[in-house]
Amino acid sequence: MDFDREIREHYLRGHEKFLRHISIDCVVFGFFNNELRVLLLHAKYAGHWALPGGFILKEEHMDAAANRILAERTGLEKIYMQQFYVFSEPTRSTRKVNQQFLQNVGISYDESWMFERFISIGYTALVNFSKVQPVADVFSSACEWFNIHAIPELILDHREILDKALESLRTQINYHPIGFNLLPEKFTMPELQRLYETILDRKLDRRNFQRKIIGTGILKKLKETKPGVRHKAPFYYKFDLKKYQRALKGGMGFES
Amino acid sequence: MDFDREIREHYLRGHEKFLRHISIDCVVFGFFNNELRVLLLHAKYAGHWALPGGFILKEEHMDAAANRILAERTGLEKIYMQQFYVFSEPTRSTRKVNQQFLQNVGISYDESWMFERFISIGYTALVNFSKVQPVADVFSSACEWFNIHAIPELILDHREILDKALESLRTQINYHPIGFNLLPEKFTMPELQRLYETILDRKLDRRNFQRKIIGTGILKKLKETKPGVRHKAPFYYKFDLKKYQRALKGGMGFES
DNA sequence: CCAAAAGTGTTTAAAATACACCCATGC
DNA sequence: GCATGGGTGTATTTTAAACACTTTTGG
Repeated sequence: MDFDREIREHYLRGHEKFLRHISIDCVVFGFFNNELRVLLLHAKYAGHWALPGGFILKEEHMDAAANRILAERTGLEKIYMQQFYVFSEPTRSTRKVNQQFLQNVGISYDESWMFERFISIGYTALVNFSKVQPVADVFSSACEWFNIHAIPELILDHREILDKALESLRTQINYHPIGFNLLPEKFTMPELQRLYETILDRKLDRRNFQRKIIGTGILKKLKETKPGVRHKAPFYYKFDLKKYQRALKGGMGFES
Repeated sequence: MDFDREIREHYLRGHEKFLRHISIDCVVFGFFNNELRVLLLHAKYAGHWALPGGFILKEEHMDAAANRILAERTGLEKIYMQQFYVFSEPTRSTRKVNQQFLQNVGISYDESWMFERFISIGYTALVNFSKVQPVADVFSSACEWFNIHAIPELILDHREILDKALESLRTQINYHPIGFNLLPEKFTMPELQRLYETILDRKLDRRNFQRKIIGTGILKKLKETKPGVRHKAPFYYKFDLKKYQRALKGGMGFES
């Protein structure tokens, strides 16, 4: 098969293109139907889900590598991404994952750079859910969104990476334009509140939340309301990006 | 010379022991005489100061590597260290630094792993100043403390790394036992306040600071006072480590 | 006795919290 | 017409900020 050839090539010659020992794993967050979700790939042969990941080209900036890796999975350019932690357990290894796989492709451990030790740089990515077209890579049979509260078993230490990413998202909420990157251009106040509640993992008071957010001046209220709801129609809002960024410099004051 | 042999060995065979393409740079903070200081090495031949750094052994955890690297520079074991950022500019390179040096040792670019591209993991370290014995390594002619406000020119992107470390220290002050690791076992309230003021880079009100810190319950006041001062003698305090750690979980509420 | 820095409390302003009723829409 | 969730304001508590005089010590 064609992808088998591509995979063999990657295992046998990848180290000519990429930096050895370093991988990138991405935790891609999206928000839809008032649920925070994460994009996962189903790793062939390994039989488990995994975070999308990849490697750094020899002359490429790490941030560029992260963007390139995700552009292929999501169809998006210029994704908002932040490195958040380096995972360096010497025992984290692609070996155990790929035993079956190895046999199929016919590569032995000492033939491939892929079975050397790797440290992995964790990146969080924030995307506009509705603009993403999930695409599996050659190592994967599927690419899907999962609710943050219903994550399946993951390979390697990917669960640990995901948990750390969530923790990082919580501390970033005061200093990074998380709402701007996760929500569509127009959104309602209750949607914004659900997003904050999901990330902070606690209920917020409607009235106090509204007052606080309005008080920061980061929103522009539109005349338009959300149609097709069977209750009072909520207004749409947009972000005032300049004021948002100004406000983030001083922190937004949401403690977890 | 003996160290020349050691250096040649490192350049020519280091990749057999260490992971290629990955280095660690440490920003070591100490506090003394009410000044926040950083430990720097004077790089031979390069003629500039540099952060202490090193590499990861092939089967070593990255945190262990960071600790090993600093143990050799400071004489301390179990140093409190945190990774804070990865620096990955493809143009950051040891090449330009070591031209002169190379000639002296007689190694050409393509002979050594040390001239390949490196990404560097930045670590902050917090140490008890008075317990450190600065020791230069084979690449360095000196190892000294510098006041954070009087940093000399540094090689490569080390100034950027240092600045980012300081920024990171500021955000960590609410969630990490920074005082505990930077101060000696016994310390006075004004010393603690200077530490906070230096890190946050702003003046704090004495009375409000004292009330806030006492209110967290993280301190034990001793009967003993600091001798030999030509004014009213301040009391010594110790940290109540259990309460300190409990308080840090919820954040200490010092905003920068 | 004087300079230098430490100890201590109260008042005021700002921010966070708690809480309840009316309104618009789809079914 | 009713169930669902959205919109809105006020009172209370908590937390942060501003501020000045007295005390101790070494020189």
